[in-house]
Amino acid sequence: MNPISTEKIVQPVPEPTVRRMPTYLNYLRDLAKRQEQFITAPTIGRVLHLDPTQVVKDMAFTGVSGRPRVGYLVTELVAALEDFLGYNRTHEAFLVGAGFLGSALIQYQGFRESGLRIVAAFDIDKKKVGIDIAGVPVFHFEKFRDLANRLHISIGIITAPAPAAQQVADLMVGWGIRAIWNFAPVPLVVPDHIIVQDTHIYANLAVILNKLKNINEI
Amino acid sequence: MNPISTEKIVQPVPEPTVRRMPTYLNYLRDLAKRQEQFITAPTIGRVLHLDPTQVVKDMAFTGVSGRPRVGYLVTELVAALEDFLGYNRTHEAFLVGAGFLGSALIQYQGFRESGLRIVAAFDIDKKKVGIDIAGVPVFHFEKFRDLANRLHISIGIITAPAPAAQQVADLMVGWGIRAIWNFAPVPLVVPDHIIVQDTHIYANLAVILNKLKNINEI
DNA sequence: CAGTGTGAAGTTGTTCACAGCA
DNA sequence: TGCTGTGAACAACTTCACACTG
Repeated sequence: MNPISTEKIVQPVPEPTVRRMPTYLNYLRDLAKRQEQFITAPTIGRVLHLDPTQVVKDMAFTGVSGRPRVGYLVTELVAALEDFLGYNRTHEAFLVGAGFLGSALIQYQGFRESGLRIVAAFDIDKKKVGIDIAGVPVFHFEKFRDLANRLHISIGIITAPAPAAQQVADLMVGWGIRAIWNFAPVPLVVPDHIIVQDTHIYANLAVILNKLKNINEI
Repeated sequence: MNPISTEKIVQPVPEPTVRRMPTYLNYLRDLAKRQEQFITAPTIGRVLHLDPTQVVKDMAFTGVSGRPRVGYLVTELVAALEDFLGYNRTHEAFLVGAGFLGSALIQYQGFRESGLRIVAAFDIDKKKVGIDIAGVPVFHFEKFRDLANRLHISIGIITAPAPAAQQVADLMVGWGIRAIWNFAPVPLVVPDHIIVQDTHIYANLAVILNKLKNINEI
């Protein structure tokens, strides 16, 4: 290793760790609200059903270190997690497909406190165009070009029907979006540098039904 | 191993495999609609961005076997996957919390073709009680006891706000529900025999924001 | 040969074991 | 003693290598 380099080696954070971070933050904010000063990894583990060592290792990624016998300072962890998750920056997003799921996402309170701001929604359905959903304007899909061009949006959310999803993704890529949050149940083909996060509600349902079946068979 | 036993040894299907199953089914139904007869694992892999061996191993869990050089029979795979996922049986569910997310889930077309039937919704908000969402009646939460008692529902969906989630879960457990699909961002405490599937929208957002951050830092 | 099927190797994430500390 | 922190053992899943088949 180069001893002259002062760069901190940022080894990638394991994805499961990243996925647990919001849960930690949620719980820790609760503790902060209740004026708790310190929290230990075993306690977090008990509440969130996680192995204590897991919690310790996850916390290490935030850069916060704890005190033996005492635990971690709650406020310090909250701040570190908010920074880690980017909740103190604002991430602007466009949403395409203002159907039930799209509307639900727009109206979802929680996003506001997590730094995600849905700036505008788009749809091809003329009935939806022109209305506001929780203060977010719905434009006709054709406007997407103009607006995406002018504003500099980094996240595109696809809640359009499956057959339209690829087309929407192409447009998003063309207009400089850097990450796509895809709720349509189809795999998207995009250039390598585009981040795609698929969120398939079906996958979770499948897990439930499968477990139910297994229990019935025993 | 006991040679007298005729029971088939059902080794548990890895969860990642279960999660991929709906995606396979989706794609295969598409092929069936387009009258395709055969499909090979490498092709599936190319379309769904999966390793061909992965696909082969996943398909093995459905019980279907393919022909070398030819692939799998599409209709056979579709049927096997529908059976595997329990899409041909009907699973009835109660949903508690008829807010934006709850309404979106109720109105989500896709569930109907996946064997999930949301039979009734419950809310404490008097404004929501009495209305129908896509044909699903919304009752006051107090009715939950009566109805859950009479009908024999196996799945409970929690789309209630976080502070109410545990209380809702307790009620569901008390009235004999066997699996809980939890959308509230809190860990539920339930007896061991209850299946809990947490679906935290935040986790997916966290992954996106984290990847965006990493790219910015490079 | 281009596919299926499967045991072995590799990789990633989790759990264990224990040193260090107050 | 009960915590943090970390290297080692373990488990789960994925990818590789290759025998087998029409």
